[in-house]
Amino acid sequence: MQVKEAVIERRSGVALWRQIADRMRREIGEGVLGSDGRMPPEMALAERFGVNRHTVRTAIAALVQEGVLRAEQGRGTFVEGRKRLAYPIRSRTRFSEGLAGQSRGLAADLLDHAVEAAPIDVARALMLAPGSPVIRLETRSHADGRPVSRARSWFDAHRFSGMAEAFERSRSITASFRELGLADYLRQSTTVTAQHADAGDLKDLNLSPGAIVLVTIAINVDTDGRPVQYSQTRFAADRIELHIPGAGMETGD
Amino acid sequence: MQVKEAVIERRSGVALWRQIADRMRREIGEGVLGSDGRMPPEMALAERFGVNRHTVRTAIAALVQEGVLRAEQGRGTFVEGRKRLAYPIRSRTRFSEGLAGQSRGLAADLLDHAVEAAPIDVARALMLAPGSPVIRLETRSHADGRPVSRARSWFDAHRFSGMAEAFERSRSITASFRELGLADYLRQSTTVTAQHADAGDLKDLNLSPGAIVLVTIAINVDTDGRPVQYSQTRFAADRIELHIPGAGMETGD
DNA sequence: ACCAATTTGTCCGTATGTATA
DNA sequence: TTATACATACGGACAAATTGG
Repeated sequence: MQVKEAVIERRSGVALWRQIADRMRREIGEGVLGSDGRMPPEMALAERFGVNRHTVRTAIAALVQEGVLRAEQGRGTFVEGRKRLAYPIRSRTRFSEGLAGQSRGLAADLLDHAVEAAPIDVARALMLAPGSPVIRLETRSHADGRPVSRARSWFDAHRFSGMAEAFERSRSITASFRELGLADYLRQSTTVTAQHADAGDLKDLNLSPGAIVLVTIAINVDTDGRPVQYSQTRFAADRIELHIPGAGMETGD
Repeated sequence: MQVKEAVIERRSGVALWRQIADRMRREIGEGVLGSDGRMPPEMALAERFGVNRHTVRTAIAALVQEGVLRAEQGRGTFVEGRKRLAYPIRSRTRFSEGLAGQSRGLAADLLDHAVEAAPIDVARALMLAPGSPVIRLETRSHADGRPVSRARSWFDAHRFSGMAEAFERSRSITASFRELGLADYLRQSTTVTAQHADAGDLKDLNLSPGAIVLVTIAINVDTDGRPVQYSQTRFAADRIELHIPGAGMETGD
């Protein structure tokens, strides 16, 4: 293993400037590059990656566009990005509680909502008959003024009618559940995958092409174990990391 | 939200054929494309993605090279890949147990090992003084004959001397721990992030440039709560999904 | 105020790769 | 296969801004 140096591949179908941008973004995240907040000069980077200075400049321009870097004529290029927020996945997973203390300006907004017939995966997760009416909520969450995730959630339309209106008021799933008579709920299962950002991610999460999203598929249940929410959440992978506290310290298994 | 159709972006720094290949690979994994084992004709794909047939052919050729597709002249293009394996993360997380039943031919091999001075993050995780001697193990795991993950693990060199040799014999962390006198251990914490595959991933996991890896950073502890293993594991995101069983059903929190 | 060194910003021209028709 | 258009990558030159003597 032990990779010594950058490997930038030509005619791989990925432009050099994008490979370099991706690599710099990662190394910045790891603290390998710009740990003092300052990037090496363009010429040094060009030499290191074995490319022309212009190619490095294209990569830097992309990262400036993303908000990762900031370039100042005559001074240098500096790291703008902050460190990743830790999103805890636990028995009582609550969005705002999880990120509280790590960031200011937590906010959520409702992008879209509708009542529809439950698709097969939604019906199975919520233990409803396929085609039963369900409420679909499309929400987006911000931290520090930047979008961090977008979620698509489904609820039994009979049990939780008024969910969309409640969310619009409270901007919180937990508060909406409480308003509709559900005081507590638990995370039953979470599945994590990773994908390239799709067109919706680019738009709603303000990502650049080639960015990565962490996708969680979760089922929440009430205290009787009945499913109350099925959701697919897409996190910007460069702004969020998922943290799973060890069950080992909580339970004897 | 509700993204209707594939959006292939021009001048994004990623060649169209690669965007199409990445998208087809993902949709095949999701069952959206080729769920019956058969791909639509090239002309249909070209129309769907809004590109020339030649561009689709370049994408298909790349996936054939990867082993995802198989093209037969005059008959069509067929899916070779299989569906994503679920890797459970729980109190007693064990690699081979977790994937048992989902795949045949589970195997692990030792890529490299060394005794070194503990870097700061390793020392903190293992609760050792920085610079203390630790054993570093670089391992790789296969399922169904394909590599699915590579891991870099550290162990206290004093407590677990002989770890590398034990692993080389047993090809199992659990068995090696047992051999060295540790009968049981628990997962204390797991952090999940996602990144683009680096040069080592491309080589060891046989990925193509632009592919995504799920990265887990985990700490295992013995039954007294003392850290015994710190590891960074990189999973091929198109072959593995992480599954977190709900603590909600196991504990009252 | 001036100068030299450093670093980013902009412009030119040219060659190659990618995608279409 | 051929032709065309555009994106990508390179090399060089010089301007503009900043820093420190």
